[in-house]
Amino acid sequence: MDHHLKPVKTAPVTPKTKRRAMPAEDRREQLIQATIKCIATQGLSSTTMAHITKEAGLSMGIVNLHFESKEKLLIETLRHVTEEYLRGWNDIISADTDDAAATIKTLLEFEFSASIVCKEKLAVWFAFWGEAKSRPIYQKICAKNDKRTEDSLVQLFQHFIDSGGSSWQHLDAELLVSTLTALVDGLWLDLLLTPRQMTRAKAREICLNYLTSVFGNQFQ
Amino acid sequence: MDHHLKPVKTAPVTPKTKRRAMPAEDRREQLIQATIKCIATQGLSSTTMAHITKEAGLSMGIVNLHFESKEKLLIETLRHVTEEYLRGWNDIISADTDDAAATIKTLLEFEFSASIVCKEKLAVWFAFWGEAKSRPIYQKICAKNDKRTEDSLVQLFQHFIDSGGSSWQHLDAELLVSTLTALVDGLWLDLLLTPRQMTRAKAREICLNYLTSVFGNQFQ
Amino acid sequence: MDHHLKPVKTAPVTPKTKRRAMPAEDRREQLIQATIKCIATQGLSSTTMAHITKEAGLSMGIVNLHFESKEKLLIETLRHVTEEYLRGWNDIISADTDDAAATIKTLLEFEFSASIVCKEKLAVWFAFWGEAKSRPIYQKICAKNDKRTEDSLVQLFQHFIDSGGSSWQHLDAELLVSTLTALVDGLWLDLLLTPRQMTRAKAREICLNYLTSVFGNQFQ
Amino acid sequence: MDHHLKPVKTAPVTPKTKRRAMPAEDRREQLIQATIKCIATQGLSSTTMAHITKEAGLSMGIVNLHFESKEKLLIETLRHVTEEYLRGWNDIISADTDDAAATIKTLLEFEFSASIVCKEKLAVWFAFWGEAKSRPIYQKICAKNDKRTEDSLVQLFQHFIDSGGSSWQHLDAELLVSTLTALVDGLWLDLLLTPRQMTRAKAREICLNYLTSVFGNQFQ
DNA sequence: AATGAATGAGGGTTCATTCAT
DNA sequence: CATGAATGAACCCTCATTCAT
Repeated sequence: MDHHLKPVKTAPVTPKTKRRAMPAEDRREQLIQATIKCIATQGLSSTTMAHITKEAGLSMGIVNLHFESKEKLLIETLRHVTEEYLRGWNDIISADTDDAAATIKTLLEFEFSASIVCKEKLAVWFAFWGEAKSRPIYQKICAKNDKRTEDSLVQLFQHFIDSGGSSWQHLDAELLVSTLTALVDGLWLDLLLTPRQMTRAKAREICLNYLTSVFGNQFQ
Repeated sequence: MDHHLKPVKTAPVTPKTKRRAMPAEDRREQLIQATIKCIATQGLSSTTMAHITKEAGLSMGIVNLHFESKEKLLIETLRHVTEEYLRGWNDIISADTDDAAATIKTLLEFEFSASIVCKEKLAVWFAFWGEAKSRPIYQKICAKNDKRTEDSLVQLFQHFIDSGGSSWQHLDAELLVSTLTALVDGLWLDLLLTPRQMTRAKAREICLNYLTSVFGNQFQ
Repeated sequence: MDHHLKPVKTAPVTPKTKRRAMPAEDRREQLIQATIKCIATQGLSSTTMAHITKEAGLSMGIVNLHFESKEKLLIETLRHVTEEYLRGWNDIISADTDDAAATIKTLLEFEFSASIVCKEKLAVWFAFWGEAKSRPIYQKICAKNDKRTEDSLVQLFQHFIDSGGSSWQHLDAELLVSTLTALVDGLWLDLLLTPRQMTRAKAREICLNYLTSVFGNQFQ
Repeated sequence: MDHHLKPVKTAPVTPKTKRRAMPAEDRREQLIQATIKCIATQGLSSTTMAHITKEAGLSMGIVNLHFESKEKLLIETLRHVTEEYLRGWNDIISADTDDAAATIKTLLEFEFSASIVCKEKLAVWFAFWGEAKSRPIYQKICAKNDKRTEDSLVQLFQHFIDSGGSSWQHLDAELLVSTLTALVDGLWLDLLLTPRQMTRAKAREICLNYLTSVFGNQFQ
């Protein structure tokens, strides 16, 4: 169940060489990418095995061969997107720096970067969120994700508050993080539902503006 | 209009249950409520006609009698929830008062009131949002709703800013509203996905806290 | 293309019977034959997908796999019977001979041959004729057929008339053909409706008798 | 089960007077007329109870009240058309005359009269013939009809032959009648399927032309 | 490992029939 | 008698899954 990032195959590829490092893993990746594309294009409920395999340029039976069932493929797709997000996040958090403000800004850049909030990924997020209420497994995958990012973000803000002297000591890091997290989620929703009115740049600006209203010009 | 070839039905029908005619509008309402419950319980994609009609205690054919198709029932259900929300909102906005701050506070109360963010309604919102990307009709119903509320909220905030003298004149009402709207949406998502960690009271507090960080203690 | 909301199918499928892949064209032929049999046995309006596939010894989904819809299968069935008829007719017409009388006699043999007016084919013809009035596509398929056969038959009779010297010059080939064609159709109807009283041999005799009343003993 | 001809009601009629001679019989007639219209307009297989009752301007339940079932209504409709035809036929046959030729001509007039071969009646005939093979009851009603007319027609022709002296004694009245009957049926089919090319006048001409080829100018 | 024709349970929809009004 | 809202069996069609090739 290793999900390290690999060169993505989107076109039908038919390698003829016998010794392939991880052909099975490549197929899985290929199918997950096709699934993401289908969900983004036609919605979760209209995404069929036939669509997915056609998009991947493969045969119908391949999914059950590599994922056992459609349900498992969907779960792996959600997990894939989730872990990709988490990995990017962790790369930023774990970067060795003492400048909390800079890290926070970098995180915001990341949250609204093209690779994360591209319409395909967004569509996947919301498709699964829409079903999460009635599918505990989806909820679990998303929640675990949230929990981890939120915890590290609280630490980060606490560092920042502590570094600011007495002026911010009255601030509640957890409250701030809850607010910022909700704000980001809400902006993602806007990016998905009304892409004409909400852009990634504007979303970032709104977040920075919020931080400014709390911390002053530290984030400009 | 339909010219598909249909077999002659000769089988006798012997319903065993009692039937009682009801005003069409009542039946529609009854079916919409059953639909909401089903979506909340099992998710949009698992909601079948059989489930809905069983939930309503009626027979399978009734939906097509009153809504023509499942798709139309779903649309009407979304519209129902949307309009119920909009009606509550308008009642508050159009209440005759000069106290913009009070109106804003009332709106926040409303946004997180039990009747609006009960888990059933939330599930419906997000279920449809998850499909909105690939179903223009859903997007349209939701977008129309957003546009109207946002416009009146901007006016409201502008009034409030203007009433506050020079201290807030630098504030951008539209930016504020975009932020607050996104915040509310994000908090709704939290209420749906992690009801254990996010409560309606906490959500309201987060919003007020945000307003406080912008306007100071005007909303406490 | 289809955007109806569909529930996720999670139920496992465990087919109990053996399956054997066949060339698509063979399957189509097999299904068309089953359709003909069903129409003959139970009538067009009682012919269901379940009946057809059971008759063919196949599963329900196979029709939509090979014909897209029931309607298309029915159309192809009509076309099949029609073209089979037309092919036989053309074989006779295009056979290299100058003896128009012999060709006409051969055509009559053909019109009432067992392979054409077997009760199954007749049932198919009349089943579709009965629906033709309200289904332009059926009418079109039948009409095209009629037009072609009628034209070549007129030519044939004209040759025959011309070859007979002055005695038949007053005859109207088109009128003759209209008469003969209607006669054949009417006899087919008798063969279908009252097979006890009308036989293929008798039908042929009636036609020859008609030709005799026009041309004298040329056809005996 | 009296089927005497009555003033036909085609528009929704709501009599307010209490004492009606045969209101039930009127309703039956009204429904049968609506059924004929529906079959002619949309074909037998697309004719639903809802269509019929709407066409009649009555309520859905009325058919089962007066005919017990749809099937019975269809049978009565076929019987109605059949008996109307038979009645017209008998009126001609039983008219007191010794001029067989004149009677035969009158019968041909009748066979292609507007009231008999109007497209609505034709559609009904062929609709039922198309189903006759698999519905013995339809076949029975049609066959009974045929039998009766055929017998009296044979007698008629026999009279005519006998009246002609020795020149026609070699003619077989039964064969003639079989031919003429089939011819008429075939022409009806043409009138139904290709009304553009076949007219009532032309059909009559074809029949007369046939009789001429047998009997010479006796029918001109 | 890969294919895709075949399967069949389950979906939405239709419509003859019923029965409370 | 008459109505038409309600019923539910049976229809056609979809699509996740299987397995002979």
